[in-house]
Amino acid sequence: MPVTIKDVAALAGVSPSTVSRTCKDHPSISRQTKEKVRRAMAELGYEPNFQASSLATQNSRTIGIILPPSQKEAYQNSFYLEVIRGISQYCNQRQYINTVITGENEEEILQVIRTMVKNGLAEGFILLYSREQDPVMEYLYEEGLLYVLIGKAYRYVNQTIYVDNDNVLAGAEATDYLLERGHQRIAYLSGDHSLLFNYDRKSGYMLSLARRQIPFRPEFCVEMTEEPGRQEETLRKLLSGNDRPTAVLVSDDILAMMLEKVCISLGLAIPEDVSVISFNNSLLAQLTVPALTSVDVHSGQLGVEAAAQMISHIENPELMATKIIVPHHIAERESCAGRESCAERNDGTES
Amino acid sequence: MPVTIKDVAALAGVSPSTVSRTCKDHPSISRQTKEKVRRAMAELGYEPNFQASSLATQNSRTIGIILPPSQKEAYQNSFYLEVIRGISQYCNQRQYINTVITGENEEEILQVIRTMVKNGLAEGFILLYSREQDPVMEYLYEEGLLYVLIGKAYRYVNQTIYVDNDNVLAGAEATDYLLERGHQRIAYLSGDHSLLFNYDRKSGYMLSLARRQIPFRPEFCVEMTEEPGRQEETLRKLLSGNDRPTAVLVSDDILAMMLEKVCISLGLAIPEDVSVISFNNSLLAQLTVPALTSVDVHSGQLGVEAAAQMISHIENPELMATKIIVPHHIAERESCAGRESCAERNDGTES
DNA sequence: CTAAATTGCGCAACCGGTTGCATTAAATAT
DNA sequence: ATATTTAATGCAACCGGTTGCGCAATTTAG
Repeated sequence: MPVTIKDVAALAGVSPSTVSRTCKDHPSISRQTKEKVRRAMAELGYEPNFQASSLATQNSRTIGIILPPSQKEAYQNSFYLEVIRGISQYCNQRQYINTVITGENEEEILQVIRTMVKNGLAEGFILLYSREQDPVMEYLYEEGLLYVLIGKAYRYVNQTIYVDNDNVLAGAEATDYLLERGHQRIAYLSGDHSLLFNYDRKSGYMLSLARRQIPFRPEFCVEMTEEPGRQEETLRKLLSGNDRPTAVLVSDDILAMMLEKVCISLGLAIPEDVSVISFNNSLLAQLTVPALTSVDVHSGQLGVEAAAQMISHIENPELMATKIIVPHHIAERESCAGRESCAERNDGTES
Repeated sequence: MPVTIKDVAALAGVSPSTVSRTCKDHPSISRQTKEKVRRAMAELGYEPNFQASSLATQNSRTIGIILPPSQKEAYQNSFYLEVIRGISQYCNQRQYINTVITGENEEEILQVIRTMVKNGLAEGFILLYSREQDPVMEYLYEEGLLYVLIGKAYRYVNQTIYVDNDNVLAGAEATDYLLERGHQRIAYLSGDHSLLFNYDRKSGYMLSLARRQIPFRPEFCVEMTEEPGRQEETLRKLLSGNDRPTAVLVSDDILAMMLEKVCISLGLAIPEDVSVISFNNSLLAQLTVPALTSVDVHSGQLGVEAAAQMISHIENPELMATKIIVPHHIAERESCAGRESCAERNDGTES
């Protein structure tokens, strides 16, 4: 039923190989013949069969998208959705297939990757996360497979293609933003530092403080690795005492919401008592009260660029491992205030 | 380099066809031969080549996942991520490929679908949304393509496979939940009714009211279709006046957050002045203050079931178009209160 | 005006499984 | 013991493109 290369060949009065070569604009076919063949293709509505060409050329035009391993309900973060949409959009245009890979742990993911590689399914993988000591990335590297990291490489930096924001810069700019508004006691709140963006944003934060010669206070730097139960306690501790931070840089909108929640329970107003700036500029940031000033990392663009890198490396294996930095910008909303109002309130409360 | 069926055949001392038949446990191969072949496969670590078998059998084991058409940043809803994870998980296990399809509008999506079908790429499609008059679904139906709807079918109900919650029941239960707590003036707030789950939840809401003989008040039923600017005004209007609702059933956590925001600006406390119950039980619901009572629709499960239906229909084309109903449950949190406290406050405020 | 170089296209093998049909050996019937 | 089933395996064509190599026709060189 579907129209094959032979049908086109017959109609154009040439051999199948000529049609095939015409498709790829092979130089050894004359202009006139190509025209003729193209007319035939158009007339029949010919589309090359994906499986057949995959088999013959030994490349599957398929990219695996690896989600972070997680239990049932974790990682309900629309960041990943945005990235997937970006990848998908780019792939759809170039006639590439993308397949999402998930698992509850690294072993499950590896299992899937291994069989995909063995039966010649995937040509490369996009890792949607980047963390220290990741067995998945380790495997991809060891096997010499093609992969693109979203986030920064930790090992094999020069042999790894990655797409990232300049999180150090973003962290520094966000901190500057708070400093410019007169804050001095600024805290940094993030998830697991083994996720490298958390670590980088912290570096930016420290850098910014150092530039203004503001001493770094370890107790102001909170890494939320605990089970959900203890998280609230940790935040409470951070925000208590006379000497508490007047502003917090938070590495994710979701965490910022948790922080807001604790602020409310402590009777601290945002931004009057505590200014908050966070990352990702998700829908969340717009919907909280007050709306969050948030660093937009352009997640969709991260996906697009990752897919672009992937495909260009598939098609040009000799290419060097490049690094792509996607810009960011601060979306200003109501969660940050100048230090004056803050000072007033503090004086009032503390005396 | 990779091990093929011929390598296995050679090692086992049989023909390639015997190996092929052994893989599918064909009855006409003797027990002993199968054993022998299986040993050889294990020894060599053989995995059948995906492309080759796709080509020979003319089925691609590939499923398209269609996201709702949307502009750049819309649909930042982790519901879709959850569903994709469910689909992906099931597909990964069965060695199926899933490919995400996105576009800014229906035409873009159709474009992708058309070429996927033409070059024999996708065997079926899972539509992650269901709305009236959807050209995408219309196309799939007209072309006789295999598709599974997440959500309820609007047309071709009996020829359509769909996976859904019982949204009418869920809407009714959620309304009952409010009624049981003494509320009488209950509003319903949702997105576009052309998305059928919004419509169904409304039906449940109306049903529940009717059962208790509470008159349905059209002004309490708000469909948010306006551009973002006017949305706040609409909500303000809903919540103003002596006769305002004391409880709101909201069809999505995101919308509920918008509602919360307006409540705050109007000086209305949740749950004291307004009780809120919403849908999806996303991370949002846990993070708002107060945390939202929300109907969990088990989005991951929706994905798993959709993939299961898809694959079983691919493998058994004669199957009837079944409907799968995934259960829901109400996750109780702090956003709903009994009517007593509500009455008190109202009396205080209104006099 | 013949020999060599070029250009343009087709032949046929190949990618790695799948499957209808023929073939051979063993089992059952006559 | 011979004819007829039945069971188990192999042969070879096929799925739909791809590509090295050869051949013919045309152009350029000698």
